[in-house]
Amino acid sequence: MVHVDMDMFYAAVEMRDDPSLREKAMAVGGNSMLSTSNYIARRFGVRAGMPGFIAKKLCQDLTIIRPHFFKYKAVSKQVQKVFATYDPNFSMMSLDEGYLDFTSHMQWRRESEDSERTVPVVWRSEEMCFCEKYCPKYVYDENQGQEEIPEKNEDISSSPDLFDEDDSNEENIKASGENLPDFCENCEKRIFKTAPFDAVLFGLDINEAVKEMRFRIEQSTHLTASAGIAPNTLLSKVCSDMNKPNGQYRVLPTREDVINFIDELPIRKISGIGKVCEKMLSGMEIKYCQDLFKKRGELQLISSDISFRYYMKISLGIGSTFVSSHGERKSMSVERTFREMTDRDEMYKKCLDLCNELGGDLKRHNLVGKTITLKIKKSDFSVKTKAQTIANFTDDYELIFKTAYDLLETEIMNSKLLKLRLMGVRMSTLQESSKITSKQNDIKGFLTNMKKKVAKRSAEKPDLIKKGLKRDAEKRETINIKRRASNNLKDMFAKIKETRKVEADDEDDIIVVYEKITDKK
Amino acid sequence: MVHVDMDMFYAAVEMRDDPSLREKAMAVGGNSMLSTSNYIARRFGVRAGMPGFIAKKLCQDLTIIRPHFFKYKAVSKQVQKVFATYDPNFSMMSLDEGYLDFTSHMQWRRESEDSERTVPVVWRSEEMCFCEKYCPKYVYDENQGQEEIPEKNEDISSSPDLFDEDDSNEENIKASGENLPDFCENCEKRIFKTAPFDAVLFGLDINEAVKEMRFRIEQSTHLTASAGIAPNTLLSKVCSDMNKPNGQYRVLPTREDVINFIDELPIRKISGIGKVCEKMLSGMEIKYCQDLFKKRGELQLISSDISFRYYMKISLGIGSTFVSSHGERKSMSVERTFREMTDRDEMYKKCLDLCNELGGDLKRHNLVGKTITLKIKKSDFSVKTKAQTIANFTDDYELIFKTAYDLLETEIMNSKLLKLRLMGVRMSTLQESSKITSKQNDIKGFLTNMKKKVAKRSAEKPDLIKKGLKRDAEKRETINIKRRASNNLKDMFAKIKETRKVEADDEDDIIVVYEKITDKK
DNA sequence: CACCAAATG
DNA sequence: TACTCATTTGGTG
DNA sequence: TCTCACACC
DNA sequence: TACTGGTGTGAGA
Ligand SMILES: Nc1ncnc2c1ncn2[C@H]1C[C@H](O)[C@@H](COP(=O)(O)OP(=O)(O)OP(=O)(O)O)O1
Ligand SMILES: Nc1ncnc2c1ncn2[C@H]1C[C@H](O)[C@@H](COP(=O)(O)OP(=O)(O)OP(=O)(O)O)O1
Ligand SMILES: [Mg+2]
Ligand SMILES: [Mg+2]
Ligand SMILES: [Mg+2]
Ligand SMILES: [Mg+2]
Repeated sequence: MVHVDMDMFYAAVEMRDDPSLREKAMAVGGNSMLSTSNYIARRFGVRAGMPGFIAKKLCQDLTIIRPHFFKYKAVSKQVQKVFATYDPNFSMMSLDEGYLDFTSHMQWRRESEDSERTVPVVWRSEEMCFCEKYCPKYVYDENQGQEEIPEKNEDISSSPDLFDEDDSNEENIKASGENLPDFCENCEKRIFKTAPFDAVLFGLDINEAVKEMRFRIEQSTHLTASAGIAPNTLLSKVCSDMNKPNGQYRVLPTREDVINFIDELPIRKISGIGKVCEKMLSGMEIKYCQDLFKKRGELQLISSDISFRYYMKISLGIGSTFVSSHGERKSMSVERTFREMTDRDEMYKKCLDLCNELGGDLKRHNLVGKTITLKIKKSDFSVKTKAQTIANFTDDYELIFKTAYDLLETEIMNSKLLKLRLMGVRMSTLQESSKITSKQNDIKGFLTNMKKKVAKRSAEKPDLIKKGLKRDAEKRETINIKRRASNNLKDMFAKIKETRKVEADDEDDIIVVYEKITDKK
Repeated sequence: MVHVDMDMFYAAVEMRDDPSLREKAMAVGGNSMLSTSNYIARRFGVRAGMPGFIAKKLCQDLTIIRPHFFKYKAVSKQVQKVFATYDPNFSMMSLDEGYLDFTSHMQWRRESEDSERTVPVVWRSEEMCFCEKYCPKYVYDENQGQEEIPEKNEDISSSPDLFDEDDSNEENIKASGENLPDFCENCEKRIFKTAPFDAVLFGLDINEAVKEMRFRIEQSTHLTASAGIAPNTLLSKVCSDMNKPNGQYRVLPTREDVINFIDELPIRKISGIGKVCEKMLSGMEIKYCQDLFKKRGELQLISSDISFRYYMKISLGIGSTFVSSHGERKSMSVERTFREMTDRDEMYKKCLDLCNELGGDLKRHNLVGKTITLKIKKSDFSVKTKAQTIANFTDDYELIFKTAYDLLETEIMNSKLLKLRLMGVRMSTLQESSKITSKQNDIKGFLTNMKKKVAKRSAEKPDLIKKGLKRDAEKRETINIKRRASNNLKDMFAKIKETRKVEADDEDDIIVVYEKITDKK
């Protein structure tokens, strides 16, 4: 199982597209909130989820760039194209990361020709030598990496250490057939040790395969990715972070290696263990994954069944061994933060806008839904959601608003003076809109239309066959006798033990049962 | 515990108010459906819940009277007035029946004077003598029994056997101080053997007390009631039917008597065991209450926990020993049957009418609710309900209709040609309307009003104290650590056994747990 | 919570 | 010709 | 079903 | 000045 995650994704894209940013501390987002930062900024403590103005206190020279989502989506598609060549069933977890199952690729790879593992070089990191002496056939194909990015791309960008020491590829050295120096005596940059010099040959094992994939990604996007290779998703996710940026890490599929890796791993590294959970667990002396197993008694006591299983799986390094393709989407939402709002009508207007947006999104995705959730965040940052499931699937903003309005209304009326900082509307219980026949979803039209139509009562008398006085005899006979008799087999078997016991002492002592049953209403 | 139930209630009222009905087979209801019948009609098999036109086949001479609910309600209030003098906490189960706890009354009764157990005679059944010879002081007080019935009452009616042989009251004979004949030699009717002749003296025991109460009811309403006296509600309910009409029955509060009574009692007599349940149980050889206990093994196997307890209580004659005062109402509904309906708009109109009715009912009862249920019965008598819980409590018919409309719409759209015979609307999740502040429940008004108001954004900047860069440190610190740690004690104790076991073999064999946990996603 | 079947008066 | 109406409860998903 | 808190990107 | 927006999930009622 391989997990791939782009390095400082948004930031990397912005740095790629604006070379002046590359040597600066920078972050992507706004003055209020940052989505990510580059590694220079991270040294100052600037992180995703941090307000920009606070980040600037930590890092005076921080440059903040507004995000360009269309670019990230485009890059993501390029990345996915590469993913697909290694595992057509890859599963994207977000724009910048995904899981791949390399097993079938590795089978193919074992039988592959060198040429099939040779990737042409169409773009070179600035750290690599491409003096004519060592790289006579350098070609830059402008279209190759850019076909899906709908914007000018004026330059090339850096990739720090694609071929660092640990990963140095013996196959390539062999393939080169020459004993070249590591660095160019001219430009002092690293020399490609492959032959032909306009391509890189990768080896047979999975490390090589993953390096090859990452190289392809870099060739295509001019951005670097890191990867984790492990026996399951849980571990590979952690691994992809181990050698960030632009690195990879492998946990071998042996119990030895898994245990060594997991035992000392801080629980917080595991995806799903967040701040709160970490704190709770640290309160019971659990800091590393092995602690989860050591304390399994206490854990089982205080945890739900699901959580306990989850903890145990972590402590044993167990995770999914297959990529579960993302099911259908379960919800779609829009929310917005704004300056403090107290005016009711302004709120309703905002609500309407959100419903409008949401309705558009739904239509665009050919989805309809039944459950509308209104979300509000008060000025004190407290959050409330109020949901309502309506009878009919819809993507119509008027219908959505009809419901959201009611929800908002009750919120407004339940508090003296409502001070809002955010409002959101979500649609869930989704279905593809294709099948739905929502005809007339319009009350007002009906109500005015009513008076005319109702008058003309078409007193048609269709095929009313006399069935006379059946009912009790006929109908109730065929009624399903469900009540007070559970068909549930599970229940049945659960009860058998208890029952047998009761059956044993049959009917000798009424009093016992009399009191056992008692009056519990 | 005493259960009192008026005899053939609606029918008795109608017979009282129209003497010509008294010797006829009659029923109350319509050609489509009867609510009850008198005892003459019952001899022909005419029962409540039977269509009138079928009843007429069984009984050619059946007279069907339309019901007069206001009368029944008025009579019920009179009855309740009597009830209250024996148990102020009496609990009405319907217009014509209720439970009373006589314990405190019996305490009082033990110390009471004869005069306190003497009920003046203001109305006399036709079967009693009121010749001047034996009843010189007869007075008919027109107002006494009628104060709450808002309709002319032109006559007096019959009460078959209030003083039949078994119940004949020795106290009265003693109190009379004379040796009177049983019947009047003049009119041949039974003579009141009390002195003074315009009152009846009742004895000290509970049978007498209940007779007294029933006599008071008859004096007040000119209608007779039957009663059951038993150690609990379950039994007294059955008892009140044993000597119907105008009789009473007692099960003594001894285990002997209870067991004798219950053992041979057909289960169907128990309130709660209906047709279907009877059939199901008869399928496993259960016909009498004692069978429930004999077959408790099988019963536990196939029944839910609740049902099983219920059965066991029946088999042992256990019931509530106190009158639980009716909690608040849980739902309110309107439904109507009509000639087959296929026109959509007509359906919507019907729906609107029902919502209107329901809204009125709610307001009249000062109730608001959140859950609207649409009920439809198709021409094939199949029933569907569709419910929706809205965000705001309401009693407004427009708001109710807004929801009911949607529900109806989906039903209409989900079937090619909907043929309806009934529609109903129900409101549940009720609350007293006093507290609710439902101000502006009006979308249309808002929408038109919107454009003006939204423009003027009042950009007030209130007391925004700088709190700077807290959040993660301050806020999240005080978060409740609920997730993945269940506080539920039941859960905890349930798990302790299992846990201890796991704890015992501590951490010697990872594999066992490894496989025990496995991959169950 | 939504839905249905059963039960009662 | 024609098979009610109001309300609660339990079971299931 | 509704609501909340938590988690991740 | 200023603390996101989109999505999923587990628990509890
Ligand atoms: N808290 C957040 N709010 C909004 N967007 C975020 C947030 N965290 C991450 N993102 C966006 C921006 C990131 O570039 C992108 C991918 O996230 P992620 O892979 O976790 O970090 P990253 O790619 O920026 O750095 P890294 O090199 O650590 O992977 O998702
Ligand atoms: N199936 C029904 N549908 C509508 N109304 C009913 C139905 N059953 C009973 N009622 C009404 C009419 C009854 O007079 C009243 C009281 O019911 P109930 O006490 O069971 O019968 P009853 O009082 O008519 O005769 P009884 O003498 O057996 O008590 O409730
Ligand atoms: Mg990343
Ligand atoms: Mg990522
Ligand atoms: Mg009755
Ligand atoms: Mg009754």
